[in-house]
Amino acid sequence: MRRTHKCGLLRPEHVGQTVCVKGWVNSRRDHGGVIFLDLRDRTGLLQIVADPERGTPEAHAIADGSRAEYVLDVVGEVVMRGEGLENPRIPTGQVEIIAKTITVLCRAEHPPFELDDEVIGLEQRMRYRFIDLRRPEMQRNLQIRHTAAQAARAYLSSQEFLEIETPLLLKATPEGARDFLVPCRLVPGTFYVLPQSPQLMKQTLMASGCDRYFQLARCLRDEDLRADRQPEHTQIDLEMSFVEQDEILETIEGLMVEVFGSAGRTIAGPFPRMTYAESMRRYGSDKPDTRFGVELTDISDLVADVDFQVFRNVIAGGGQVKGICVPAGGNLSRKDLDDLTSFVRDFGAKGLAWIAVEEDGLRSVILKFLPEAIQQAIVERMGGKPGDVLLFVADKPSVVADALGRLRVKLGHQLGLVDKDRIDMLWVTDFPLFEADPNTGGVTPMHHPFSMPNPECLETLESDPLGVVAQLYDLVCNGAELGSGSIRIHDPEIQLRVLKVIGMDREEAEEKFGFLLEVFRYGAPPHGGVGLGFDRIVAILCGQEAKDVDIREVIAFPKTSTGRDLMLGCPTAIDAAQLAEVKLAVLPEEDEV
RNA sequence: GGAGCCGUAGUUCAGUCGGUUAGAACGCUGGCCUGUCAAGCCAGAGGUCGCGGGUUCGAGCCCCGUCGGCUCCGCCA
Repeated sequence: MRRTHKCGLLRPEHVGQTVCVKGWVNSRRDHGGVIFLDLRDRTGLLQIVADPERGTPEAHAIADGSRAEYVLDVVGEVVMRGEGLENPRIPTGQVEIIAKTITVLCRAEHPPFELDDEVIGLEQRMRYRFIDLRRPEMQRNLQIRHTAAQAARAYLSSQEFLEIETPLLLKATPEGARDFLVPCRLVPGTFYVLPQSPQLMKQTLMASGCDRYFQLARCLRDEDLRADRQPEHTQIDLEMSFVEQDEILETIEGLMVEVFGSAGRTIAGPFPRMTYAESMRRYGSDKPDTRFGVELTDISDLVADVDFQVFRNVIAGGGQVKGICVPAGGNLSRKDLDDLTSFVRDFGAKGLAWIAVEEDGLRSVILKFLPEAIQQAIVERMGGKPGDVLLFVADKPSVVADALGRLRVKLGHQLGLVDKDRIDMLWVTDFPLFEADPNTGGVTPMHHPFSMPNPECLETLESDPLGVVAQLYDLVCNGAELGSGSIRIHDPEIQLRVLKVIGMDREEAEEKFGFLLEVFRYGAPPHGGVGLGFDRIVAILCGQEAKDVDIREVIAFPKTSTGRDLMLGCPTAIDAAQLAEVKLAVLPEEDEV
């Protein structure tokens, strides 16, 4: 019989109907005379009653032999449950099915874990992902992902974007992440690479007159994994022609309002904007969590001449001293402070100085190096109140920012300063185009080499590359980067100059990016866009804390931290014949070099 | 490339100072039970302590290696 209803949708209004439902046995409760089955499908649970008297002996016999995760076809009558027998915990709890016929559609081995367990090992879940995905939480996550994707498509379509697919087999270009390689059988010894992002293809589409493009694009990078990083992830990738930065940001704000709204999370544009320089100064990060204060305070000028060698020498050497005021940080134990010190060492800080503000004065081992007036000035500038602890890092600016920025976030969560219900969207703008490359001594693009420098920086592009600010912006949410974009270069001469600055002469640029330069030479519109991390967005929509996003929870079939798929059991070796077809040989594992 | 945590029953875990027969909960199997809904009661089965080596009279426990999972740094334009 054809399915007439989904399990989770039956209600008192269906009472009296004979229905056919199909699904998995979620649980079975055998009372000897009567057996209750909870039947589960995507919509939820429904109680099936197998009663040899009210139903049929045959149905009761099948129910008796059924086990967890058997797939059943149940035909029966919808009835109201008796007085006091309702189950308010499930939406179908007012009704039940008196089974007339039960058919086993598929038997099932005992599942390796119970679906309603609170704690299931990640390894088990990945190994048996097909069972893990049956759990309501995972079904919900996939539903939220789908709805968010639909919202994005609907909004962008309404804004006259075209969804266009771009190739998965691409040309290798330098820079960026390590590529996944795909051998080309037809031209042995040559390779395609899988896209790290559709960046160059979407810029090409702008030159092709598509005006507005978007794609839910899979992006592949052969780099080490993290909880928030998989070898393949999905971006809402979009690009717009004949626009300036403001129009792009407004469009993305509209998109995010719709996408977050699709999951019932109300946000409103316009989002606040902050320059990169301000963000680094106040938060020590280019992705600040603005849900709480504890901003960084510079006290370099106050301690430049004090007897404390650590501070004085750092400042004399061109460094700085900054601190954060930790509210009620006085509760931090000695061990806590040791842990925090060890924490900041991971990010290059040599130590962590502290001053406790107490009712009857200050307490710190460094007070003896600081004149009283300086002590007071520091406390005053940092807004220290009794009970607070002031924490300081002295180092070069990049280390100070990184160490204190991360410390701030850690403490913000540890001390419960973060309002987890808030969604703070923020634009960070005016990123530098380049950053120093300690490996080569030269410079390297902060994002990618296709972003347009601010007009006033064009003159100093070659003379002061590190000072060049670009029309580059990140979308930040609760301290997590959701996306990154820019106005692109569409002038081949400017593109060549930027490539030159990162060490690529004209010949090399033509070889590596010749097609892009050619695209520009035949007439490209001013354009720009963004790539938004769809997995991260969905994770936040599913209620994850931005700091601890685990995108494996919103990806149907994720990889482990070493890039393995435990369900498929890949990657695997490839047999010789298959390798021979693409003229490849695997080198033996050696302990060389 | 580096650092750390973990690996014991089907699952989640406990396992004292290195000491006799490795435990619990849930699940599973069988029995009882006509209103449960994480059903209940009774009984039972279930272990290469990831793998390999070493130390020791004796190793789940200590050491070395290895495999796997997780986290972080580097990396990820």
